[in-house]
Amino acid sequence: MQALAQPRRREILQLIRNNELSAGDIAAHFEITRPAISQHIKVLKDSNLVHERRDGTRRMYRARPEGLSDLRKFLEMFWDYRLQLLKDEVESSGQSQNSPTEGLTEE
Amino acid sequence: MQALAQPRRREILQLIRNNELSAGDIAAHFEITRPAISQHIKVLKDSNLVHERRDGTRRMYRARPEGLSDLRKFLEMFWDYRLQLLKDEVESSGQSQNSPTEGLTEE
DNA sequence: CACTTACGTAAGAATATGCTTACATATAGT
DNA sequence: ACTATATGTAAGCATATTCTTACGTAAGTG
Repeated sequence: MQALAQPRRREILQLIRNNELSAGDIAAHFEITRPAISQHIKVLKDSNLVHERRDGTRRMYRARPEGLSDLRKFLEMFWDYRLQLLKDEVESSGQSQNSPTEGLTEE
Repeated sequence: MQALAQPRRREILQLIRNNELSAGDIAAHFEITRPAISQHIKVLKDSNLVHERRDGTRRMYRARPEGLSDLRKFLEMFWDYRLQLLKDEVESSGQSQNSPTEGLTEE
């Protein structure tokens, strides 16, 4: 969660969401220096949010969606944002009015 | 997102997830001083994560689940973890993920 | 073995964050 | 109006974070 707090790291994740990019390619998209990017990648790697593959002298990175499961669980546990609705419907096929209308109807 | 980066703020959110508590009640659950709590609440309020209701000299706070929609959108946009979500949570029966949850389905 | 390329790591500076104490404000009761 | 209660705000300190420059390391090329 702390890893995603920094906007720069979210941008990096966007970049390697679908494409697998080298560290240099990633750095080329930003104004900051390559070492700074390396440090951000390290944080993301330690949080299991990116996967590293070595290819010669290069290191290829790609986002790891599974790494977001903690974030997902946080949302599920503390605010059952519409998920509870789905769960109730499938499992009990009935009561799905936990508190869905009290705060979730916006936008 | 930045607001949720701080563990203390997540704890506060847990506390007022279901109960509506006054600022003092919230502060009583932690070791840190009341002003520190006030500052955390301010951050949460600015991020639309809590709702404030004034009651005499007290201010009652409660979590605002819909304030997490940005976080949800982040997850949906950058990794459509919805498939994984459905897989994990609804793996047993036939997926009826079409009608009831407008946010969890294809858009 | 040099030498280059691609990258990470170390050390430190600049800034942001989280906390404290002291003070301000707002409402209720006497 | 005065006092008490509940709470936010200001100023400042201590620590954490993010960046920079300088250096180290590992793999490919002549």
